[in-house]
Amino acid sequence: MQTIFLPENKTFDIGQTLNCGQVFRFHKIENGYKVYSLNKCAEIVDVENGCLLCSDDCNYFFNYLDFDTDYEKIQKQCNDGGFVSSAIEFGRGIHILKQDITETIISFIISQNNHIPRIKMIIERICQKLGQEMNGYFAFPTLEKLAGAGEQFYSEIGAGYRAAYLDRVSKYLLDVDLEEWKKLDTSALRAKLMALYGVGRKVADCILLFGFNRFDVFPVDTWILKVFENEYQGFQAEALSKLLVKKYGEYSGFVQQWLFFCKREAKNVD
DNA sequence: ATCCAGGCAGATG
DNA sequence: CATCTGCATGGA
Repeated sequence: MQTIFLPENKTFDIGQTLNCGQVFRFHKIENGYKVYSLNKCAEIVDVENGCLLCSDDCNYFFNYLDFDTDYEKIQKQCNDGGFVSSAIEFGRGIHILKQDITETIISFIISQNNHIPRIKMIIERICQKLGQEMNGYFAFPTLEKLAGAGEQFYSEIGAGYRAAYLDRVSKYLLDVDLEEWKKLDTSALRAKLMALYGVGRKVADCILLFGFNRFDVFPVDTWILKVFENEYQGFQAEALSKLLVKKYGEYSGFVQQWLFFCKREAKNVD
């Protein structure tokens, strides 16, 4: 077990980063959070003048938590003196995580038309039943395990109508070279993702943003629709997403996260 | 109890 | 092209 001290940083807050809807495998502990990614886990605990990162693989989580990006610069570029600025002020500590692509694809297929607590529960059951047992938790399963489980398995753990999606996509991904997909531009990559059974525009955009770290995407869900229901009345999710990408360009993903967090946090206190 | 949740596929105008 | 409907499950 290693420990790294991360000095206080106005543009990083572990609670905000985990609660802005981009990740599902984490839980609160005293003074911080425990977070899981693939077959690794870490504790991030607030201390005086910063926080401690404790893990068997600190390098992995240092990268995962995206400490190399200059968020202060991004936030400055995005200030509009209006509601985006307010959202930035509220969610100043959000980092966009560098998550595993397969884990992101599976997680966001489960996310559709679902409540966040239930999404977490379904993913946790998948890990418990198919993932390797680690020291005190279960790893996210390998693609081979996911593909071998069968539709019936996904039904039994409560995935509902998404069971067929999970079965078919996990089998399909066995023959996909994600390293090749990484080379594609955003719209070509979105087309690849939307060709997956159960992946539409919104889920594809989440995978692009959270898995492939493409920031020229603006996932529009029910919360974002609420944010813009007055400004852009009557827009469908996909049309609104395209409009917002035009407006916010290469910063779309960041703006989306600040607005989502702000809107959702106003109602929910986790 | 009814509505809804980080929507999507398939069918129908 | 746009709009409509069914979908599994459980929390609010």
